Parts: sequence; structure tokens; C-alpha cells
Amino acid sequence: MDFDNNEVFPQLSLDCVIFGFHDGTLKVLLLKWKASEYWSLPGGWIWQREDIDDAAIRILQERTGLDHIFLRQFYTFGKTKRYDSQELANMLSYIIDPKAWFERTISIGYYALVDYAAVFPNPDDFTEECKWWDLEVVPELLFDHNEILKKALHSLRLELSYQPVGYNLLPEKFTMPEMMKMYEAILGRKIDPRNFQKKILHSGIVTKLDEVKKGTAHKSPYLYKFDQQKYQEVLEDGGLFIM
Amino acid sequence: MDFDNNEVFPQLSLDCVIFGFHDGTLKVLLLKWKASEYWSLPGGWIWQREDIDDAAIRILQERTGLDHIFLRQFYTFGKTKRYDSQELANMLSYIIDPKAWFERTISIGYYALVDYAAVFPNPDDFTEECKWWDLEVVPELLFDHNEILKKALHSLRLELSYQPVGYNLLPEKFTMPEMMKMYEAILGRKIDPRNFQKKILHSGIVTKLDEVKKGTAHKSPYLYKFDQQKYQEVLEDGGLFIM
DNA sequence: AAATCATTGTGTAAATTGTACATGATGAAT
DNA sequence: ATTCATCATGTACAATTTACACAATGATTT
Repeated sequence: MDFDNNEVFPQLSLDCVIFGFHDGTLKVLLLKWKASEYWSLPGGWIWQREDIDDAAIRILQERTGLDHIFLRQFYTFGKTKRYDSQELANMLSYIIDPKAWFERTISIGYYALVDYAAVFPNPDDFTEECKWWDLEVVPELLFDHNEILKKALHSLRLELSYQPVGYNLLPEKFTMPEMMKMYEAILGRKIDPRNFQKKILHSGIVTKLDEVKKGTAHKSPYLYKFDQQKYQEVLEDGGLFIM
Repeated sequence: MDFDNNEVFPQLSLDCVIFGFHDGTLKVLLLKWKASEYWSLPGGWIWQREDIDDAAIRILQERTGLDHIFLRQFYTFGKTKRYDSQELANMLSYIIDPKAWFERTISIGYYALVDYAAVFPNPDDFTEECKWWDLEVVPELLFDHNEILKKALHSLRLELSYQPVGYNLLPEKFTMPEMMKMYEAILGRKIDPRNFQKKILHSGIVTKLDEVKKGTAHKSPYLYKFDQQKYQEVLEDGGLFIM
């Protein structure tokens, strides 16, 4: 019952799939391990005196600089052979302590949706680079992180189908085509712009502003912002919002 | 990396919400702790050499005698103060070892759907009774198990809304009213029998048999069984099936 | 200045899906 | 033979979803 403040939970880690949206595509934040060519999801350990949700918030804060992030726990990965620890030892033994790392670990997965432009990617102690990857070209990752990423995307799509999402993926003011492209990027399919607009406006979760976005090479699109109150209502009622 | 076969994962437990269906209502299997009036969900520890899914299967097997059960991991509960451990100590210290139990524990939640009639409820070492409770009258439970139960039911309802469910809750042959009552019990609302039948038959997941259920005091209802292949197809395609 | 280009913004009709609703048939019990 | 509770079933209307095309705009090029 009495733990030191700086003791972590044994054999239990937390991995974060951080999604961003930029240039019409979904991005995910990955870390490159020191003196290697290997990438992984951001992750970390859980303090004994820390709620797991708080651990996820902390890890996100450390990697992105952001607070108040959309965050969902989506699955706990607990196979005994989540990855080949011999292989991992070969890849990383020069940088990490095998005893602490290569015993069996269970990992709790969280995914986050963040405003791409607001993020300052920041590597941790084991890594030398932290950057956005286009979802389409994510390389082979360390541990079972490709599987975790896949499941996160699946959970996100599912969530999208019964809840409004996007408040945290878009800047404060955004255009309807931007929002639509975000939905297309998550769902992985085209959406009809007329039907999309009709549905979104009818739901009331966004408000049209008296501004247009200037500097585009084309007709200036109107700007919108989320209606916080309505957004929350729809979130809580649930089921109202299916794309 | 090298663990004894009978060493468990530290500070990590697994709790199971086992749903059954009988007499038109949803039931949940609970355990009564020895020499007390307190009830809890069935749970247990995870062996170091055991996948967490296998641990859930094992725990279910031990409590119900059933194999091949519908099982879903739905959430991991990891607040530092999941319950008041002082209070718990007062309630149970005469039966369990405080050191092993009252430190902080994270619990992985699974829910299961089982055929009520096929279950032989079986208490564990700490408990003296294992029985079905009507969901409506579940008492205050030990730990944070009321919260876990609530979240399990919520997850089940969500799952029901985009997937066929029920294969494991009903006996092999069942009538349409039985199936409908199962849906009503899970969803907590009435369904129109004509529309229900139309939808279910149209989806193709059940097949009408050339039999009726005899011995009812009324018109004999037809029997149906699940079409395994179609059921799996719909499960995998997803999204086809919304009640 | 005119033409070009890529993109934005918008409405209607058809098809599909979901909802509401009531009655005759049956088998057991009396 | 009657009663009773439940089972089985179809249609019309409402709501939702889908398909679809063109004029307007602002920057860029000629």
C-alpha cells in the first residue's frame, strides 16, 4: 500500500497512438530509437501513485507539449509472446537494460487525437527523433506496435461511427472541406460533399463564422468552429451521429 | 524472462462480468465471500506464462464449467483509488492477506455471454456461493465492481448495436420470442415483434427449423438456430447489423 | 484584360430503410 | 365448447440516405 513516489508499476507499460491530421492525411507520431533505424510508438511506465489515465496524459504531454487532449483507452495487450524478445534484444540491447525490458510486459493502449500544428514533437530518453508519419507509409515498428496501431485505428473508426470526433484534430477555425477530408482520412473512403455538409450542419455541432479563409488559390471557403455545448450534448446522448 | 509456472503477475487482476439470459431477464454471475454478506464479480490473477485472454477463459471455465465462451475484453480499470482499501480491509481482513490484496491493483475487465442453462456455478477459494443475480437487483458489490458491471453492460449494448450477439446467450434451438426478449433485456427497452422478426430473418443469421417448441400453454412457436456461416460473415463485415 | 484552373458551395428527386400498428391462429386448460 | 395467453404475420407512411451536376469564386497565366 505504501509506494515510493518514483516507483513504477512492474511489467506494465502504456503505449500511445497519437493521431494528427495534416494535408488531407492522417498522421501518427513515432519515435526513432537512439543509434538505430527502428521506430516505435511513444510509451512509458505508470507510477505507482498515478491513475493510468494520468499516465497517458503525462506521456502525451511529454511527447507533444499538449494538454487537454482527446484521449481514449482502447485495448490492453497481454499476450505472453507479444513480440520476439530475442530479436528485440539483438536490436536494442546496446541501449536498454535487458532485465528491465525483456521480461513479459502487458501494455495498455491509448489513442489520442491532437491538433497537428500545435504539436512540438519531443523524443524521450531512449530515442533521438520524434516525428509525424503518414499512416500509409508507417514502417515496421518495434515490439508489437504495428498491431497496436492497427487496433487503435480500428477503434477510432468505430468511435467515429457513433460519436462526433474531430474537435481535437482540427484547428479552432476550419473549413468544411478540411473537416470532410479529416473524415475521409479516418474512414479511408470518399464522402459526398453535399451530403456531408447537410449532415454536419443539421447535427448542429459546428457553427458557421462570418469569415472566409483567405489566400487560397480558389474560391475562399467559409470558416466554421465547433459548438462546444452542442458537441458535448451529442457526445453524451450518443447514437445521434453516424457518418 | 524466466518465471516459475506458478507465479502470477504482480498487482494486476482480471475481473469477469458473466452475463446469462433466463426468464426474460439478463442475469449476472456473482460470488459471495466466505463468512460475509458481501458479493463480487468473479475474478482472478494472471499467470506469468499465460496470455490474458487465456486467463479470462480459465477463470470463466472455473466458475461456470463452460468452454468456448463468447468473451470480450472491454476496459482496464487503473485508478489509484479504485476503492477504499481501508474499508475493504475491515470487511475482508479475516479471510484474505492484506499485503497481497490491499496494495494498488489494476484490473482488466472482460465480459462473457453464456448459455444460462449450461452453467454450473462454482465458487472459488475465497467465496462460499456462486449464483446468478437478476441485473435489476444486483446489490452493492465489493471493490469497484458495480462500476465495472455498469461499464460492461454499456460495452455490451454498444457491441449489440453493430454486431450480432446472442449466439452464446441462447440454447442451440430457440424461438423468435426468446431471441427478442434477449434483445429487449440487453437493450432495456421493448421491441416491436413484427419489425424484429423482419430484421433478423432478413439478415440471414438465423435459420427456421421444421420444428416447433412443444409443451407451451399457447400456440407452439417455431424453433430457429443460428446460421454459423452467415453469423460469422456479418460479424466480420461489421456494420450490417443495427438493432 | 481575358481566359484558365482548381476548388467551393449548394438542392432535388429517387431509393432505401425504419416505424407504426391490429388481427386471426393456435394449443393448453377448464 | 370456451377461454386464455401467446404466436405469427403485412401494409402504409415517415424518415433517412443516397445519388447526382453546375454555377461561383479568386488566384494565376497569357
